[in-house]
Amino acid sequence: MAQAPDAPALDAERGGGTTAAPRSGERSFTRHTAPTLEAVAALAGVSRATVSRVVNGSPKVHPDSADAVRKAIAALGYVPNRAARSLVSQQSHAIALVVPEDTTRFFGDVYFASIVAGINDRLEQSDYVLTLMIADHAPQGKMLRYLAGGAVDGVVVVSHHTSDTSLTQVGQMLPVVFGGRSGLAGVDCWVVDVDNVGGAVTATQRLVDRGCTNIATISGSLSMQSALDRVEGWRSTLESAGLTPGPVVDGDYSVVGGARAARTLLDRYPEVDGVFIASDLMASGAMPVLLDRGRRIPEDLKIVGYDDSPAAQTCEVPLTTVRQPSVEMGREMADILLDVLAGHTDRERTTVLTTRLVERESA
Amino acid sequence: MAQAPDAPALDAERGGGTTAAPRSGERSFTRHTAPTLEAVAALAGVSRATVSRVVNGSPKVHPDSADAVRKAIAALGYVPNRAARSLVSQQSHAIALVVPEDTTRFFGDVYFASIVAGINDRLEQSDYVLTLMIADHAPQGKMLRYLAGGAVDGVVVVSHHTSDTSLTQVGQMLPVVFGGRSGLAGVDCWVVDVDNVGGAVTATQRLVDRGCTNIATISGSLSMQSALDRVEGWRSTLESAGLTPGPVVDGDYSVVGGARAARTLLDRYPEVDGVFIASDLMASGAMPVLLDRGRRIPEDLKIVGYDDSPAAQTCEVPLTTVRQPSVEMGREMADILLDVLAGHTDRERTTVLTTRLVERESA
DNA sequence: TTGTACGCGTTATCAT
DNA sequence: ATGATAACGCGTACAA
Repeated sequence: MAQAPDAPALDAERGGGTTAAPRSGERSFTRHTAPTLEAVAALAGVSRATVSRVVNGSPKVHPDSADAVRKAIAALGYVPNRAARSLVSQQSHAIALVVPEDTTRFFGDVYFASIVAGINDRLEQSDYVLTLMIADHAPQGKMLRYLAGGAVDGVVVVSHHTSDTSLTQVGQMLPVVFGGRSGLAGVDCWVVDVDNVGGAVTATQRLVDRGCTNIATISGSLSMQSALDRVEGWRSTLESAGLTPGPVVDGDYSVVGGARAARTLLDRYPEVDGVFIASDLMASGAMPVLLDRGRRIPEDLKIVGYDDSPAAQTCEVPLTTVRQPSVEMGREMADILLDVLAGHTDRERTTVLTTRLVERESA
Repeated sequence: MAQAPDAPALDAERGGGTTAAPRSGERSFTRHTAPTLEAVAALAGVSRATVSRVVNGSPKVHPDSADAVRKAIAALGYVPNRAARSLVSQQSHAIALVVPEDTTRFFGDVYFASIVAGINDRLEQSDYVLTLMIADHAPQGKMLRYLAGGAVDGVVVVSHHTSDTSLTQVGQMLPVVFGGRSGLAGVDCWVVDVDNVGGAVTATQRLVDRGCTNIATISGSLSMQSALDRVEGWRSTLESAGLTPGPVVDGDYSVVGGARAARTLLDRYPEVDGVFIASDLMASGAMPVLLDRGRRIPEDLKIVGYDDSPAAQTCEVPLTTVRQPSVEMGREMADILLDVLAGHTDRERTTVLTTRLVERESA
């Protein structure tokens, strides 16, 4: 079933004569000239059924007919109509990436970018396509209707806040793979997550090992499970080290949030000598503030970030940080979804990816 | 092209009966339970046609029937089937974003991110959805078939290299809006571009005004029209200033390319005292090298970047740069495409957005 | 205002 | 191996 190596000639100039002509010199993009199975069948001198068979690689067709059909397909530049196929097969061969997040946030964070890259990477080896749905509000109206309308066969959700309940509706009609722990109880879905707790433990332990004793954390938005998990890892590490946890300041997973949090932190806890900042983005916002207030890094204050994003390297002081396998995560999510769509619903419901400490100068 | 491992889901394993039962306790996601127009009609006690009318907001329906229908829709949770609707209307209400670019490059560059954000922003106010197609190779095989299969009503292409000719085929069957001058002759399409020449002029003039006399440029990949235009703007400015243009070094629009270009530049043209670097990303790669080799910025060497990306602010020396209205560009492209799809094919074929100099410390 | 009937392009089930 | 033919779910002239 090898596909013809060269791209099909997709000429649209087929004098149909049957229908309306382009108006007033302007080109018309109506696709009513696209060749159909019927046309191919006619040209090849066979029935639609036979054409359909060779298109779908059925083994039971005479080589001669198959050949004639292939010729006709090439000559006409025939391409199966997606809608028609989808209508009867009940499959769209498309999956949606749902991002319940502010647009600028989504595009400003390489964490998301990497995930999409991973998803895209896996999808490229399939014949599925990706539909992007970004909305800071919970799925509703247009988006929900879209997902429910059979336009996609499955959904990948990344970074949804734990409070989004509308996603549970989606989970009931389509297979859903969450990136990051869902935090939603009773939702039938798959989850791929990085070991946030473990990552935070690694980061915090680094601070402890370096001799810090007054350790605080700048956390992500506490409405996200990942933020909660990282705080948890931070706290548990300190406790088992016999240290009293410093304050937890919400930095909202953003640059400005990080800067703000740094100010708050310094005011509330001037004796701080170590900070676990739950994202490099926040760290890049916090560091200037810290430096500005006279803290030398790492001499006076040690910092460990999270993500190993480009920002970690362009900081004034290169950031020691926790590397997440984001691309791998995206790839894994897509892989699971594709597998489920292929009928292998017995895939492990939860996949946890591990993190790794990247040692630089800030701690 | 490599055959997809799980390509055509020729899944003949569709359970024997009409309603394949979920196997071994696993949930089944088959959508055969989704209510149809028929069901709604039955419940509302009207015909399918009437239901269709209220769904599509036809004015000619009796309030009573309309009400009954709406109730039925709500009760059943009816959502129009996308494929069926698309099949008859010949419209998919989806547009594709085609990015003939390396995945990591696409996601690592905020320029692209901003464009997507803009597109998304405009689309949110319509009922169109966005399909993402990223592939470092020219559209072919899967992608071309997808576009030709009626799955989308229009296409937005960003950053295609000028040599991609396969895109012309797309332009023949679907309305296409290019981001960045296409450079393709004879292609019937719309183009939204930033004034690259003008932006480069602004940047270079800044260097001239600051007293630089040995001005070089680190350009983007010369297979891209934008890179060519920026070189052009740089050169013309120098000429009208009576200066002899320094070398043009290709930095490939990437961080490492910028670093490499900086080394080459210093070797070939040590007297350089001003550089127009055609993207902040390249500048962020070049600056460490420049600093490393003992050049003080801006004392010894002045730099002007391009994009005003986050990297411009996190550089060792904050970058004076040229701001592109990227988000606006995406929004405009989407707006044009939507307009064309609505039948207004008389939209201006070329839209040029202007740039603005952001003054910081590097020049 | 409402309903009937046909067609959109494919796939799948029958016969042949 | 091949060809009619019936769905698939919806929009819409046309008729009532």
